[in-house]
Amino acid sequence: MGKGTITSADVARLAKVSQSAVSRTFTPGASVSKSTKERVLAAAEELGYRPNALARAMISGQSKMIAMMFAYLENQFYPVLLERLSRTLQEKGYQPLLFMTETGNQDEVVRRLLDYQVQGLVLASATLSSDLASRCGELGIPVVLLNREIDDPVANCVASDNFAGGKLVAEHFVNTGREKIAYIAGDENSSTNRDREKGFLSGLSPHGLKLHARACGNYYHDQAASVAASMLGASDLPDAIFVANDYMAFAVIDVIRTRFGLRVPEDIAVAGYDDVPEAAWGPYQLTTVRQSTEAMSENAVMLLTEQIDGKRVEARTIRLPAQLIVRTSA
Amino acid sequence: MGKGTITSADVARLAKVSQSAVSRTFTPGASVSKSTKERVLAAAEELGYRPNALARAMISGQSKMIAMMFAYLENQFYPVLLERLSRTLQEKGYQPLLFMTETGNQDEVVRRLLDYQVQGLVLASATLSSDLASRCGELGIPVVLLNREIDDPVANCVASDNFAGGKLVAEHFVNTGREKIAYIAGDENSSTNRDREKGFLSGLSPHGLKLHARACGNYYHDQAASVAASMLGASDLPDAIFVANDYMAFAVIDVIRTRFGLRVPEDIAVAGYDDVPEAAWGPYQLTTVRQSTEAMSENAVMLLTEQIDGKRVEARTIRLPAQLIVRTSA
DNA sequence: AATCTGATTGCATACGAATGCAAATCATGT
DNA sequence: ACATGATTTGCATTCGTATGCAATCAGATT
Repeated sequence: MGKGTITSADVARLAKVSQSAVSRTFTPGASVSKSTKERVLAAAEELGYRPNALARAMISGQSKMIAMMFAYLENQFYPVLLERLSRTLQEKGYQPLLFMTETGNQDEVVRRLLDYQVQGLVLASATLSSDLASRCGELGIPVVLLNREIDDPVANCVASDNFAGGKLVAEHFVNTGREKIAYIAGDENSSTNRDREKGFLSGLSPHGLKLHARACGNYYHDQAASVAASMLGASDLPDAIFVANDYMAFAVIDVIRTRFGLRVPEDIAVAGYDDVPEAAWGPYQLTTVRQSTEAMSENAVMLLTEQIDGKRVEARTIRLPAQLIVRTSA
Repeated sequence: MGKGTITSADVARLAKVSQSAVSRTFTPGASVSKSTKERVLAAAEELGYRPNALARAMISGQSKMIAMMFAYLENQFYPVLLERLSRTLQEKGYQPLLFMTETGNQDEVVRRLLDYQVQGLVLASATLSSDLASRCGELGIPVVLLNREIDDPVANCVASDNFAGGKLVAEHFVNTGREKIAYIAGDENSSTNRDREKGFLSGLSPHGLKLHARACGNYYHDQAASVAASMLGASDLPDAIFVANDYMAFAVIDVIRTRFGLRVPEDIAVAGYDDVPEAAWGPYQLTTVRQSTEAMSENAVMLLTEQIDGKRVEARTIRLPAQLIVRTSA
């Protein structure tokens, strides 16, 4: 590297101790007397020495690196989650590596991730292929799926209680007198969409209600706009729409107002899911279901570290409570 | 690690060659005959071997890791930039490490970053302390400031031509007949704010115009909303506001409409800076200055790799062209 | 003072791959 | 068949740190 790489041997020489002593000084819980520790720390300070994390990782087998895999960051929920997750990892002494995937390059990404000897993997996009998780799990590296559930025995999952969340929305629609209720789905293969929809339907059925209309926006802003436009082009309009996430809900609201000149919530109520910061903004005031990114991150990291530290082998699924945030869009 | 760590020695044994041969097979440009290479690759495939990037980094001094430092991801420009930057780094064979900083922990973050032997550093938030960049530069690791300029001789910079961008906005306001023109600033210590404002003023002055009002929102959504409210509470209202970035501009538009019942652009024109995806959304239709995250990322990575590969030592500043995107908000 | 116990210390080795060097192999020309 | 040069190969060492082991030391006990 740079000309001046300071090694533990340099510090040892200056402090007149062995290299082992230096190493032990920087290894919590190792056997060093107070006096040598002080000498070493003084010498280290003087030379500006810090242990090389890579060498340390090699010998100890503890790279302290965790991979975070995301597919896209345009949906505002993911940046917020990413930020929280990174901070949580850092606080616990881990270093986050970021891997952005595309549908085509997932194999390549997994390979690279293994190259770097990461100690754990957080898969954080509802649309990521799930056998990817299995493969890593089988290779012995702890995996946690964030905001997604699968019943693979090797994968930990952390998600909000999407079923309960969907149900809350349904009940809110019913309680506020809506009757022609529609759903705009996210990716049909995702557990989030499946559970939110199931919960939603289960909240409608006790009142004898069924979906008045249904379409799929695949969790994309543009697709949501386009299917919403089709839905509103029909003769019999819904009076409420539950959209599978906030990001699409914004598109739906825009279409309702701009393309059809209708009012939210007077003509059509709209609810979303996630409670991204933008949901509280002026023109949207979106009623939605809050997922705490903080709780999700904390729990994900906890599951990982428990497995890394060998406290637990079997995978767990944690379902966090969902909270309905009522604003003016519904 | 996991029980089954496959090493180059294992592959060597199976392929009946030396460990060196295995290493050379995976080192582009090394001296290996075609036949041994094939044998090695076959053996590697059979065992599922991949070179340990950490060991490789240690001996070669090439960790192939680049640190990306961000302060916050709520301003939608940063996630987009982060995503592009990560992808560009990956494509060029580098692995991005993400460091989220807070004002308090920047020293700590720099230390950790050095621990991991990163080969370069991208500093990507206008509000990050600039001596941080200097310190890293002095330690011999290439640094590039993204979306920010300083005149430190060790730091590369990549930014859009903020001066030109600000000027474009001013000219657009003037050309559309605005006369009482206000500015809402971002962080006063940031180069982006300084240059955008200078450019803006330089676009006004030839027409005998000066700022009708000015306030500072520090690049925060909430602060922008609150200073906009004060500005609009005055008796003599502006008829156009240039807001230093889109993220704040959204807040300003919301305040104009919701709190004061005024129309955009009829009563007050609003322009932003960045062209984040949300700028194109229905209720905003924000006129703004586009910064190409793609061009910024490409150039940042280019500057870094040039220095890493030793092709260049002195730091450079790249200023990318700014493009005015006219929508309906101004 | 002699012995024992527990805490410190240094030595030597290991982690996994890259690389300078010299030996071995190959291809080529005579 | 032999000499020459060009490749290919393996050996041994290296990167910077952690750690088992044996040696040393300090302190307590009799």
